[in-house]
Amino acid sequence: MTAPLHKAHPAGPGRALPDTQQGMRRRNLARVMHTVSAEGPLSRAAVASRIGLTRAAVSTLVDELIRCGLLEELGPERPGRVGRGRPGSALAVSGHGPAGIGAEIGVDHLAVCAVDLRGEIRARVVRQGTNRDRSPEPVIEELTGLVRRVVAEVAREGLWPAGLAVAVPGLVARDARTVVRAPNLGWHDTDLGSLLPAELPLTVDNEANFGALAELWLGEGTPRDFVHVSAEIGIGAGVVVDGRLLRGTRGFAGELGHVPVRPDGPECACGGRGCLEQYAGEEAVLRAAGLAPGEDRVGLLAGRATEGDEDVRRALRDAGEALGVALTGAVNLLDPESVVLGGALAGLAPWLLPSLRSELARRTAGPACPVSVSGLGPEGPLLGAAHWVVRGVLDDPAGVAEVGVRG
Amino acid sequence: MTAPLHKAHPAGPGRALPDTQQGMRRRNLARVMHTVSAEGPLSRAAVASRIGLTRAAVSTLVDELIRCGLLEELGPERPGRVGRGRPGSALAVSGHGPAGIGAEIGVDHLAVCAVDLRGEIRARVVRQGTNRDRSPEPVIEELTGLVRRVVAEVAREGLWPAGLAVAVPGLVARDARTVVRAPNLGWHDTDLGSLLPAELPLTVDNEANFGALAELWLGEGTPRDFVHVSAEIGIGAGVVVDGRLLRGTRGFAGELGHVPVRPDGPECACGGRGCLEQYAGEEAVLRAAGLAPGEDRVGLLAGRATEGDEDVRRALRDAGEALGVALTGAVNLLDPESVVLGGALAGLAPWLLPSLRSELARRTAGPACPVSVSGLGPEGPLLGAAHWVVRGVLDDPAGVAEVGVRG
DNA sequence: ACTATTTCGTCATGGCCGTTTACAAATTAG
DNA sequence: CTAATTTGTAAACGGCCATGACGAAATAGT
Repeated sequence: MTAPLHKAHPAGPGRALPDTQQGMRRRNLARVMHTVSAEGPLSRAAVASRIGLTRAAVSTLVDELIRCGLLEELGPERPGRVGRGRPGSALAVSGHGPAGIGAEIGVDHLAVCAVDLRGEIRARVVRQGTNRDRSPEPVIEELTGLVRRVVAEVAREGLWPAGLAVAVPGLVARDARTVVRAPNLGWHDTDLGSLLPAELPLTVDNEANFGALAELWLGEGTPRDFVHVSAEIGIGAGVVVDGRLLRGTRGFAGELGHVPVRPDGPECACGGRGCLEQYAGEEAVLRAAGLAPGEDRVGLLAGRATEGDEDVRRALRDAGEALGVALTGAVNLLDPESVVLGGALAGLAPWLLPSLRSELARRTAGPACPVSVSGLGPEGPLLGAAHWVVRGVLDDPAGVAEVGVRG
Repeated sequence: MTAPLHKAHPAGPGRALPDTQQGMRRRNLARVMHTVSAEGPLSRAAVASRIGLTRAAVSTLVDELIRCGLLEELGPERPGRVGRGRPGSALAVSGHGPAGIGAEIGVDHLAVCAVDLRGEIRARVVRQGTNRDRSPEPVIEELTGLVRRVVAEVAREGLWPAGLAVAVPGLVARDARTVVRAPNLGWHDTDLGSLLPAELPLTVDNEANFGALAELWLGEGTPRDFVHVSAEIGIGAGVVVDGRLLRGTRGFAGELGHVPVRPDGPECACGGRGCLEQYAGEEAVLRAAGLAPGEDRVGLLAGRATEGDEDVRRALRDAGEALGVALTGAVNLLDPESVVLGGALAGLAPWLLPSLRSELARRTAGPACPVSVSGLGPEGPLLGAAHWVVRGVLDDPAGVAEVGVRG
């Protein structure tokens, strides 16, 4: 009798961890870090009023964070003090503590960078050259070399790596280690965790996802609910809901490229017909524009379009229209605050946007969802990866401090 | 210098509330309630081991919950004790404390029910009769009468109402009070909060959303990531991500009915062309089947299909195909663990499913997303609404106890 | 039947953590 | 130069969970 009528729901209220006093302290440490990180140099009193704790409590939290090297005292707060009382002592996130290492495996390049807690890029290495159809081992080996170089470089400035995040052009399993399918690299079911050095906590994710996160964290005026569309070769989207990335059960969410645009359209490699990629994918656009694939395909398209090449412009207009149809579906389903075009699409936006926007507006009752262009350029995914690690530190300073005190 | 390089993110780590000891206590009270609710009668020791606190701590939490009338002691735990030691005292959620009042404004009926913390339906009233194009005031007045009757009925059993949740067939703003657009009722921008009695905390939401929540909370084997598709007159979907309902910026998420299926298809009231509703909406299906709209349209379709009416079967097959196309888009975007057909679609599933499934499978690389049929019947949204209130109590027992001690 | 063992619920104690209260230090307004 | 204001810290306080011990209630083994 009185059998379980409500099903268990693991998420429950708050987190699944026992809500003990230590957990409380950890969360408050995180709140201090986030506040200082987000709102620049701040006095203890300012932090206290922002997070709703007392000055006394914040004092002890700050002391602990300073001892761990995550926060720094800049000295008496000079700038813009208007009030009358004693000036506070400015606190800032440390520029000599942990660093996030971001890496990107592109079809045509490898890149690694290091970002400190302040969000500053402290080192960056890029190696040009195609990785198409190279087997994973040599690529990862090369990447490992670049990572070591970057780590060594920032170590000279007193930074130590808190983790490594790798952006790949393909689907990544929810374990955040295994590349399930990366068509343009020719990789499938590859466990990068076993190939990369185990010293650093590793996160692997789709480049579209990291691009979306970069937009969320670094974009100007980006809301907490948006769809970030990017294209390298395929078309991927990062869906951000309430400030959190939507991953899906298997980690495959955001596959905008295979949303059906015309159910009876041309066949697609995915098995479907008339997928968005058949209209707005790089290959399809090049073909429609009468161009051959080669190096710097996006630059080529942009160049020709600027020169006034009608074939290219028409191809891009049609691609924008197809994007508009697919995004209408996405907008109806998700009701985001905006759609952001990033990656290669950002560079082609001038020719894509008009048809995309009009298609979206035409199909929407009421005000259409605004479409904007990312200002982050092609480095979005790389920055997103590095910042992923940084966010991890901000989200649980106590966790890394354990490891990092003697880093 | 050192300007805010990271943007503020209000969600931050955990909630925005200050993480004080009182908050910790409140969350632990909630954890106890959830655990007992989800896993039936449990001893204090069993609860303690499940939520990771000590027996002593749980004892005090339980005492407090019993004093508030939210938990009941059933006496020595008899059933299935296998171990050797002293038997525990079984705890169960109270059947005499707060109750959730759920209401549904359908096109053809009004319904109100009361559900206790155990999930048991303790009272229910239904009034048949169309509400199409009736103005809001008399409808809400009638609904208020039904609510009062239900509240009075359960009050005789010692239950007091903890809140009221109303399911409506239309779009609801994020304030959870205002019906922005309900085409089948002819309502727009109607603030139900000002029409309903203010005594009870009110939540208004789309019936598709409440249907999805009912599926999440009550469905057998329903995962934490799924898309729940339902149709009354329009086609709506409730998207559940990680056990949480996706609402969208304006609260309009899940508008599956206006996902484009054929970009050049027939015009739709939304301004678009070839929306799903033009192929799988009730009106469209009836027309395709050569039937006139009237009472119990779903029953009519199901009856004719069972009898073997080829026109009706074809119409449903085509509708299933269109649903398959639209859902392919949704599945690619969201990567849910499953798709669940509810509401009117559940009754028509035998004829919709084959074409829907094959379309979805054909367009998917790898294993297709499984499609199942809800077992909740047409009462899903009503139950979801009532349980919404119940969940609110479980999520913050301290909050309602303040109000309810002398309820 | 009796004892040893196991498990449950509770109580007293202790430690952790944010709050409250008080105060010295540092700056501005007049 | 004084009054007012604000900051940061220290001491006392109170709430909350952990720890450890204990009596109670059942079972297993002899």
